[in-house]
Amino acid sequence: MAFSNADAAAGFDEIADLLEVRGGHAFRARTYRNAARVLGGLGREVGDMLATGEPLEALPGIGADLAGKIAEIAATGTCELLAQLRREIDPGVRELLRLPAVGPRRAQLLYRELGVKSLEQLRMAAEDGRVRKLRGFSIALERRLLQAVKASLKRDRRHPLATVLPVAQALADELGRVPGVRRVLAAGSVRRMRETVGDLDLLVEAPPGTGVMEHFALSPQVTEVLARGSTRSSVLLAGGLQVDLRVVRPASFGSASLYFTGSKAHNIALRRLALDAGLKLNEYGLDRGKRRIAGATEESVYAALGLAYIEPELREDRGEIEAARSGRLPSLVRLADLRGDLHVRTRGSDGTQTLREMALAARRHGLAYVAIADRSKRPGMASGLDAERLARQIDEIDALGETLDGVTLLKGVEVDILEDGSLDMPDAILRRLDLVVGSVHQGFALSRAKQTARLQRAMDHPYFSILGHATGRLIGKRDPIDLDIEAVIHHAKARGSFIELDAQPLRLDIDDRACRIAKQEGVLVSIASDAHGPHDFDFLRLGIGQARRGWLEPADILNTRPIEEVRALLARTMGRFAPSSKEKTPWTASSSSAIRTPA
DNA sequence: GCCGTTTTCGGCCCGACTGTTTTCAGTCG
Repeated sequence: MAFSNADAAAGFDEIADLLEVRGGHAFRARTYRNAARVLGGLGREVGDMLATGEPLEALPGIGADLAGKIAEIAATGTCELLAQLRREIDPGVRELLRLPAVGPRRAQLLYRELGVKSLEQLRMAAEDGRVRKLRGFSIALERRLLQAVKASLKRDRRHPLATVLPVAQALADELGRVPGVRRVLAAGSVRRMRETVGDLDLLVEAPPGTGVMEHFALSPQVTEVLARGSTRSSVLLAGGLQVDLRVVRPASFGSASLYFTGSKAHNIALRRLALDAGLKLNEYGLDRGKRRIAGATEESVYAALGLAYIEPELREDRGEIEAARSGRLPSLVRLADLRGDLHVRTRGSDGTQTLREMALAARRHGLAYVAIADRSKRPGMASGLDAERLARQIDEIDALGETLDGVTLLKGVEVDILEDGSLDMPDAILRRLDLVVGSVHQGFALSRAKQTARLQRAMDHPYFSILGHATGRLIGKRDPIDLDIEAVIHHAKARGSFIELDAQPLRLDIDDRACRIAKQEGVLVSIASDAHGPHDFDFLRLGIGQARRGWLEPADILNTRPIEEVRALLARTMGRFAPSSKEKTPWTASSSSAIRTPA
């Protein structure tokens, strides 16, 4: 049975929820919550640690007891404590905790007093007027819960980063025009470039009494004001996005930026560090006793805590604080470091522009080279290249001249990795290219072992440069394929292949965690726009965000390198062990059989 | 349940907002 960190993390999160609802175990619950977070953010599999006998107690927040429970979950899929809690409290009660204004206390009351253990039962109880009679409840709260139940049934909790960024920009611009406002910062997970965003957090620097709260609440996009105070307000936008606004004075802008940027885990770690040093950190500043020693800038707070400045994308309590203390923080890659893009499309498949137009669009985005990698055609697909059309495109690029008005074109293709790991394009044509991107576009449901082997076999192909969007996920729409990503990246290292970070807004594939594994393994990452049109090069910004979250530096990226170096690196992936005419590898046979000749 | 330059017990991040148990618990970020 496949066991992953996520399984143990999910178990611990459920234990924490149920302990909170049961009551009287606040700190114990927090321990499980913390352990779940540690497991979720770990750059390696605890299953491997168990297999090699490495002590799990070495992990932060994991002691002997939790180590035992992880082993128990790995072996049996659950643990005795969880089973016992599930017998005591219906697991459905957890649903209630997801509602705004419902925490452990209220969930417990609803469950114990009214027997409510699902959203549907809460709806009925609220409509019957039974909820308002509970201690600490009211008619107003009952009404609010009823609304929340109805809304939660049709609303996604998290929004893709790409859809929130423009909203954040528009709101920030609007608030920036309010008289008295000096600065607006989109903080929170948007600033940390998390792939999805729960709430949008805006921080405004303004003296008291500027009327910015009134302006905010009356903004045309706002459909509901959830809370409104003098320094803090929350509203709901038409699209269902919650926006929290905080107003602070200049002297506190740095500490408030830290607080509002998060992550929560990072903040807790910083505050703990402050406590250890006899200091107190909150959103107003860093204090020693009654004396303020830092707060106007984030740098001042970090410095006073003995830390180098930590970039927002790193603030997840995944080792960045230790790195900042010992001067080992990475110098993160920036958008301007990218010199090329190794995966763009044209009208040759499902793109909208010609070769020349895409090349020039790339140049306008400051890129010096661009690889054309149209999709190969598989049965039932309307557009896509077969061998014949790919051959024509190669001739076309040659005729156009590889260097076109200061931008170099590379010849590539994005082939399908078929279920047996073979590629759907004959070697005879692949060998004429500068690079081959191989990706999974069907067969998403294979087992973990089969998917892993499939991708590893694809990388064994003599013409295979870059593994495209490895997990195939579409954020919020399609789950990633079940995959041992560590094993795949390890194999890429052994084969000399590269891994793509496809920067399409819903892909962002590989994700930040896998980026970090690639860095540890020493596998270069290709940050690719997968552009279908001239404006899609803007997606690179999203890819850079994920790469930074994965601790990547310019040297960890394939396409930060000059064209000569990239050519040389790619050349090594092309025709690595091309078979002689006598010894046919299975791949020759397999890819031949996979060729779909046009009717 | 974890953890340790105030250590093996007694802490565990900190403050705003809401509603009402009118002095603070519950929730949230």
